[in-house]
Amino acid sequence: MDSTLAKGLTVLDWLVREQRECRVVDVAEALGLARSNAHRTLQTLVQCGWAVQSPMSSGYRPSMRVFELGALVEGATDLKASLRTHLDGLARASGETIHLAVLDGAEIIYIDKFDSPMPVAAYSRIGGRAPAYCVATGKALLAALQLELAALQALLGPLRAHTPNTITNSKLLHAELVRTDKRGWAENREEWRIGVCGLGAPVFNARGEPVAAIGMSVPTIRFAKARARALALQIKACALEASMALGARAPLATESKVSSTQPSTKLSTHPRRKP
Amino acid sequence: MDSTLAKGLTVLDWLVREQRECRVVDVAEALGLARSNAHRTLQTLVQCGWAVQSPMSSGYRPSMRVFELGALVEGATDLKASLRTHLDGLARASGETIHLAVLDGAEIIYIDKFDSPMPVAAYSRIGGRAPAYCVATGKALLAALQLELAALQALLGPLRAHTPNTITNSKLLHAELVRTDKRGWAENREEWRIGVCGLGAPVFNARGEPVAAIGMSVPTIRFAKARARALALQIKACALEASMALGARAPLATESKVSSTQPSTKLSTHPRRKP
DNA sequence: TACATCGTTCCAAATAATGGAACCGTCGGA
DNA sequence: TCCGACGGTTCCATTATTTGGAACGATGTA
Repeated sequence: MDSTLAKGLTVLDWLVREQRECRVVDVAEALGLARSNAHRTLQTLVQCGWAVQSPMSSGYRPSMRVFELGALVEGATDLKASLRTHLDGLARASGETIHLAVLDGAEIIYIDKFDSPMPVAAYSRIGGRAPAYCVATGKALLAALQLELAALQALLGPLRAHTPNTITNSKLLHAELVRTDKRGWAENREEWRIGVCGLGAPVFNARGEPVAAIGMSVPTIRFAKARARALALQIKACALEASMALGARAPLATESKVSSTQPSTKLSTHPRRKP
Repeated sequence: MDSTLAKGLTVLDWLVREQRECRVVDVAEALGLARSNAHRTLQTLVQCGWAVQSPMSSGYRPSMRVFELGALVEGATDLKASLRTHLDGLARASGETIHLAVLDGAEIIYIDKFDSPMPVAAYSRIGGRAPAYCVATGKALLAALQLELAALQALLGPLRAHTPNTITNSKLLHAELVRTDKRGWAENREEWRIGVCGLGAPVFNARGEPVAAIGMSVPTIRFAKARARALALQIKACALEASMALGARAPLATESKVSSTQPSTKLSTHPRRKP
C-alpha cells in the first residue's frame, strides 16, 4: 500500500468535496498533516494537473481535469447522450423529476437528471448517491441482477432504516425484487425520504446487461394509486425504448407463443440476459 | 514533488483514458513500471476506492468515485441544471447542436451538450476539450475576460493552425476578441474543423464574472450569412437569459442614458464586471 | 508433460517522504 | 512605524517507504 499515494488521493478527495478554495493550513489541519507535507502534496497535485493554485490568494482548487476524467469514466458518456431524448420526453409527459442512475456497489449514483417544474422535496444532484435498496432506481437495478438471497445480503450488508418505511428485512427485500423484476418496474414508497415516492425501471444494453435505471421522484401528494400506476407504465415503456436504442432485443412477444423450452420461472418482459 | 503520488495519478489517468479493463502487465508496460510496482499501485487505488478490480478477470477499471468527484468539481453542477432549460429551448428553436463550455487554461471543456437531430460532422463529447482560440465558445469566453494583448499571448502561447482558417496571429485574434466582446457573440468559421462553423456567447454569474459559454455547432452548409446572423442573435439572447437566471444584472439599458463616467472603450452589452 | 504467461508475495538495497525549524512576506493593530 | 501573528515556502538530517528482482503458484497452451 503506497501511503504517499493514499495521502495524495485523500487530499484530492477532500479538496474536491470542500467546494471552496483551500489553503495549505486548511488541508494540514483537516487531514492532520505537517504544513510542509500538505504543501508538497498540493504542489504535486498542481504539477500533475489535478489542482490549480490561485496566483493571488495562493489557495488551491481541484482542476477541470477531474471533471474531464469523470466524464470519461461514466463509460456511459454515450449512454447518457443516447438516453437524453427519452428522459426528456418522459419528463415532459409526466411533469415529474427524472433521473438516470447506475449501480456502484450497494449504492446508486445519479448520472443525469431532469428537474420537474414542480419541485420535489428531496434534493438530488448529478454525481449524488443513495442506498440502492431504498430508492426505485436502485431496486430496479438490483432486481435486474437477479441475485440469490445470500448474494443480495452479501452485497448490501445490514439494511439500515432511513425512514419508518425502509425495508430492513433482506428476505422481504429479496421477495420484492423478484416481483419487481417480473413486472418490470420498481417502486419506493417513502423508503428513503419522507414525502417522496419513486418509480424506476432498468435499461439493458445489447448484451442484455442492466446498465442503468430510469427513475422518477414524485411527492407523495401526487402519488395516488391510479396516477402511480399510470406513471409506472410510462417509465417501463420509456426504459424499454431506451434499451432498444442501445441495441437490446425486443421482449419476448406477447408471452403467448413463447417456446415451452423457456424456463417458466422469473420470466420477465425485458430483453433477456443469461441466455 | 511526491513521486509516488505522481506515479499513482499517472496510473489512474491512464486507466481512465484506456476505456477498458486493464491488467497489471498492461499498466506496467504502458508506463514502464516493474510488475510488482504496478500491482501495488493498482491495489492502493482499489483500497482507496478509486479503482475496482474485477473478481474474476482480476483486471482493473476506474471506479464511479472518479465520476462522482468530477460532477462535484464542475462547481457548476447547479449551473448546468439551471441552464439546461435554456439550452434545451435553444436546441429546439435552432435545430442545431448546442454546447455548454467552460474555460480551463487555454482550452475549453464541454460540460453539457444537446445533440442536433441533424448531426454535425465534428464529434464532441461531454468532458471533451478544444483550443479556446479556435472555437466559438472559447472565443466568447476569452473575449469576456477582456485581456490585454500581452496577457492573451501569455495565456495561449503560440497559435497553432488546425485548419487553413485558424487565426494564428495573436494581434488579429486580440482585435477580433475586442469586437466579439462588444457585439456579445463569437463566431468560428471552420477554424477548428473544416465543414463546421460555430457561434457562442458568454454567460455571467451574479458577480458579473464569465462562468461559461453557450455554443452552437453548425455545418458550413447551413451557415449562410442571413441564417448565421439570426442564430447569433438567438444565442446572444439565450446567453443573456441564462445570465439573468444566475442572478446577473440586466445590461445597461439602451446604452443611451449611461452616465458619462463609464469608460467609453470596450463597453459591451453584457452584465458588467470589473466595476 | 513441458512451457509460457501473469498475478502475487517477499525482501534487502536504494530512495524518497517526513516534520521540525527557519525564513520571508503580508496584514492588522498599538 | 514598529511589533507580533499568521501562513506560504524552503531546507535538511532522520526515518520510513518505495523499489524491483527473484521466486511461487495458478492458469492456460502447444
